[in-house]
Amino acid sequence: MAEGLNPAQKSAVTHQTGPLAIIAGPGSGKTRVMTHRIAQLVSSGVSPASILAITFTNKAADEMLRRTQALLGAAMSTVLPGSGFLGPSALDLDDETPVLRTFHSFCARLLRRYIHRLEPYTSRFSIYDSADQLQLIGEVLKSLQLDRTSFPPRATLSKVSHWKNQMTGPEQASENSATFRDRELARVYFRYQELLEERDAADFDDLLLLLVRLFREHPDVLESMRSRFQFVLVDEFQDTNRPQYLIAKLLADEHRNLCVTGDPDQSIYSWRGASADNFLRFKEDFPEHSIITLDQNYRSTPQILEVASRLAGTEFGERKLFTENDAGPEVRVQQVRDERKEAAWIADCIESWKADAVSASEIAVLYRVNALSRTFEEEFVRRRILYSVIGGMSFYERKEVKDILAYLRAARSTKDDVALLRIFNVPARGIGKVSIERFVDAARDARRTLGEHLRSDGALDALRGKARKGVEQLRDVLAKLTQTSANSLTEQVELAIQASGYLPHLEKSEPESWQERQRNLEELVSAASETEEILTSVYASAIVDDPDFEVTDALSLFLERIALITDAEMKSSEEEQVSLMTLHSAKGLEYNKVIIIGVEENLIPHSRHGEIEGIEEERRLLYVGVTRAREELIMTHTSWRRRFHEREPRLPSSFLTELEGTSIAFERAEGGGFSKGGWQQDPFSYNAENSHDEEDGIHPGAWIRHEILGKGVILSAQGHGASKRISVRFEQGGEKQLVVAYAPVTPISPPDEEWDSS
DNA sequence: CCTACTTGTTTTTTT
DNA sequence: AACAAGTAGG
Repeated sequence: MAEGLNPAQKSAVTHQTGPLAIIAGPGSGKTRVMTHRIAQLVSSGVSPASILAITFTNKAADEMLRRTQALLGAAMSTVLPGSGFLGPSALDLDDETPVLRTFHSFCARLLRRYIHRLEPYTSRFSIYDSADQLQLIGEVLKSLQLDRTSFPPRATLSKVSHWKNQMTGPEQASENSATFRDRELARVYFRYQELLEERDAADFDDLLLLLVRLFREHPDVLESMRSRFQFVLVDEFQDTNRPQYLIAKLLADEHRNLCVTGDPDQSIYSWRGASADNFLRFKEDFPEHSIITLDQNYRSTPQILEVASRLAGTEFGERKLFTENDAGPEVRVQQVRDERKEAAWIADCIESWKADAVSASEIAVLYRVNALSRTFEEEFVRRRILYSVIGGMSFYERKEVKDILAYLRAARSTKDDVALLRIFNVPARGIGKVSIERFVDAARDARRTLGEHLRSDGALDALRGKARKGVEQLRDVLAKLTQTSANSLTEQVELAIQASGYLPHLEKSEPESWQERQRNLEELVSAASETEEILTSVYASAIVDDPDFEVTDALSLFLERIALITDAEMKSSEEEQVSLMTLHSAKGLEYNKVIIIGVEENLIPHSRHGEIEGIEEERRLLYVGVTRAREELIMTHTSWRRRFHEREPRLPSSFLTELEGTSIAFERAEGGGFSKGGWQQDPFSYNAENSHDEEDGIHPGAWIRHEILGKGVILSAQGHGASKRISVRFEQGGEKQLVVAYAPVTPISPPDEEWDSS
């Protein structure tokens, strides 16, 4: 089981019992070690079912299961191949297979079974996704009469979520709040939580918190989990937050067989409450632990690692990556004019790679924000380059899909008011804002949820005319769906589409896109039938017979998967397509060719980076991106980028400046010189030759001409040489920060004409 | 009281 | 460009 492993890897694999931390740099064979370790445990006689491995994404869970199975061969039951939508991890609940899940899906499954022990939840509880959460926050803001501009729902939600991740309750949040604003936010938090409970709903954060509560308040449940899972492994440990750590600790407290794997240098989720400090906590709570460090990189070329080390070096210089891999092509940094040129240039690259027989599935385009994918999608469609966007707007976030799912949710639970409100007047049935408000008020007076009120006798009293008819209609549709809940899941989905009259509504309200949306609904139906197939397959007994993980019904399983799945695993990975994704979603993946686009100031590092970890987390994020590459790495940045409506001038990322002096090839878009080691020799950097002396005519009060922005006056200057920055007010209007060495600016004599007032 | 149109805001990252 | 909230007609 330990063949082909280096000594450090070998000792991690053969470590039998007791706490173990594996600090694994990028490309050091971490997944290999984890899978070998699981396989090793099994072959030494440990029952697979007593192994719990927690991964960061469903995709990683599936990958790990696949690889473990390859190692164990017949020792484990075979997994239905290509189970697509559900993924193998849905099937991991029999005796022969270790349990491989994300924290969230592990919690969701356990809660489905045990949540009735926690007041006031029931086993039919709903899982609220971020859209649902936002909706709920909106309701809270309204009921507390807080103005949406001073309390932006998104920011409010993230504050609430932050508190929850810190395991700070609403009361405590209020006590700890120093400012009026924070106290108001704590009130929002309080009400938000109250509403969730009223509606029998848990948001993503609650899944974790409720499981902690369950373990603490019901020792018998914890006890049964402890004896069931004798070995606990947690991957990407640097990105676990407090409740997640607690869950792992509670499970492993007694038998001490906790193995955590991660890399503090790749911690990129502090904004979600994650902290590499959990390594410290682990060391304290498990003082008898062993630590194994994996630092030989098997993935990347020395050139790529040079860039990675330089990026990491400024912060954690102590740990260097090394490799015995052969040299590869040089890392390139390409400047282009704007995002369209960027997309075209990269499409060229991809086409020439493909001509060299590079598989498209070995190419990834990474970016800081999802919005950047759009231009590339357009270009790739035009050039017929097959691609798949990972993350971003997922299938289940589409309006039409969410609408139909809302029908199912509202029919299933009389408490899921977010779902009910979503479809109250969709399709339009003459129930306007005022009528809805009346209905909501009446329900509140009757101390019922909207769903309960709708089904009660006096529901229609407050309404007349069209609105009354509409509500009646809605009630009948839902009643129809509820009555037939004995039907198969697929039939329920089909019925929801039918009974709601959704298709005609689509055709009318979406003249542009109704056909595509209709196809999406067809896909939803087939996803439902796929879920069902798996439930009725030979594996059903494995899922249903396991009392700890019993699935109450197909619809619950369906909704759970939909809420927790990322669309990554829906895509057939067999096809040859270029992958597009954010730097965050790229974590844990690797590709032969990696292109990181938009390596620009205010994008990476992002202008709104979190206050807690700040710019260093942005650096680690780029580090993660860079270390995804096996043989070739390209980074691009533009001079202009369109944002919302305007074109904005862009500067190269300050991280690129730090990379000067490495073997990177910096290249300019239009006929520019090709230079090694930096920007200085670039003929387009007008100030290149004299940017190191201060007599360059670039000082406050002086006038400059910018190639694109026109004339402007320098307001202030900071720094020297390559890092000299100026702030300029342009005649065309607007002030801009520029880095002298890179911006196309020339000193000019002050204009004698008057300023144009326009 | 409902619908269609106009106006303002929006994007950081994800389970 | 896409979506929610706000405003005027029916």
